[in-house]
Amino acid sequence: MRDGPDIAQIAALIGDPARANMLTALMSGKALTAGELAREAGISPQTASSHLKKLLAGSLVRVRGQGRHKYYGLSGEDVAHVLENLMGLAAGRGHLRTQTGPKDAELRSARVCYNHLAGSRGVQMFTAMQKQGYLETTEDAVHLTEEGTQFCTGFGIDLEGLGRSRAPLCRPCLDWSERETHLAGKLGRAMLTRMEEIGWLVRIPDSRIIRFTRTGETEFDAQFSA
Amino acid sequence: MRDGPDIAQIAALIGDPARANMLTALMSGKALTAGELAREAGISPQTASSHLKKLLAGSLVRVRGQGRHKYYGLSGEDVAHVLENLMGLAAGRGHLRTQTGPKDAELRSARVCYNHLAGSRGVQMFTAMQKQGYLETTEDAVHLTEEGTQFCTGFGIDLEGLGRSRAPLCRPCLDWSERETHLAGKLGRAMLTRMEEIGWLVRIPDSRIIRFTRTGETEFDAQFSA
DNA sequence: CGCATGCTTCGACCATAGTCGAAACATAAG
DNA sequence: CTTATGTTTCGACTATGGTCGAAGCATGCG
Repeated sequence: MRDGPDIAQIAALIGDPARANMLTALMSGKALTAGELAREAGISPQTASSHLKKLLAGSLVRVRGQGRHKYYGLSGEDVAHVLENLMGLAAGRGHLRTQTGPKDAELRSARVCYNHLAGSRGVQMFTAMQKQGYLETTEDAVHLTEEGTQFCTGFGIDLEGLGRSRAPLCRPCLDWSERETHLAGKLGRAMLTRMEEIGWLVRIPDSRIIRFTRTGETEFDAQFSA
Repeated sequence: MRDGPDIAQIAALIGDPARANMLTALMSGKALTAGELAREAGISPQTASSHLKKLLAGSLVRVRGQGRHKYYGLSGEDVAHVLENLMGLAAGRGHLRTQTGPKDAELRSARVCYNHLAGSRGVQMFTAMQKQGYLETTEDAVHLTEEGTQFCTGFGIDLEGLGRSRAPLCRPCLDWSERETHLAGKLGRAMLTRMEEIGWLVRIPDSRIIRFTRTGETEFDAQFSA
């Protein structure tokens, strides 16, 4: 057959445990240095270097040198999207639930997915914004309505500034734990950043977990009631 | 970190060239025997057997014994979805376009994606059905409208019979060549089957290519004009 | 019942690639 | 310049796993 593009190459790239751990770590959206990634994956810096070289060659990550550090990040949202999908598959098929610790529950509630809000909180926000007429979904694209624009501006988001780059403003992203859609794209990132700014939530270091503050939780629920 | 489900296991499963070829072959939606899959992948039956065992263990495929044959198929639409996504990534990042032969052009025009219509033709149908008010898209789900129900019935599709199983009637599927949505789900499959029945198109054996007939092309364009 | 066909198991072979120690290179700081 | 830190290259080791030949089951056919 030999049809279509070469799936195996990319899948094999993701298929190594060390590399998978690195990519998962990068799902937070934060760029990490080679050394940090090595620690994340539990391997020596030399080995990490070799893995990162391969990920670069496969265009799954992108790198920016800064001083004597090298900051690695996912090369695009499409990569994050595929990773999230793979997690969904793995969650469904993984016969052996490794461990359903407290960390797991927190992850399912609210976590970072390539710099935007995911988990049940993320889905809650998306459906609420849709119900309130802020978002309009057509085919697989999502658009911000007029009311939505006003809302975001009132929420403290500089839509003008976001409009510059040609990356999509809104993008749907399938949540692996909820199996529903949450908001990705530039707006998704901006919303998370803003909510962090105004003290609704904090990111737990060295993990993808997001923890809402007391007031943040009530205000979030008030704003995005289901 | 050790966050979330084990991506690496599943990705590694897809990451072997032989297995990737098998899975790609199964994307046609037709169940294939172990021997056919071995030939698809260009390996011996023994090797294929070992691979299929692993794919089964990972719940990526499902099997049904029939006489001395064993028919293998993808275990679900979610698997097909991930594979299609991976193809999208590979197509975008694959620096070396293996060969852009005539087969490639036909694949991009119309092909089978887990038993439904994909490629530019598939996208054409989806957008047309949407524009005509047959389909309504909300978040990441797709619903058939009242008009759509009438249309499908008139087209010769037994919606009653489809309604039985609990699999979703309509599902959006991101096309790797067009990077737009086309129609998957039970209705997607029924539409393709119906179009084959009434002679609009034929499937090219041993490939995912779909070829429209003379009349099929004109009638399809008339029905689903962009 | 024998024979053919399709699939699987076992065993052995081999290549690929992940791993780290040692050392080189690059950048920053003192 | 010297020293320290972060990253990469090189080389060698090792293990995992893909591969097939030979043999063993299972099913269908004459």
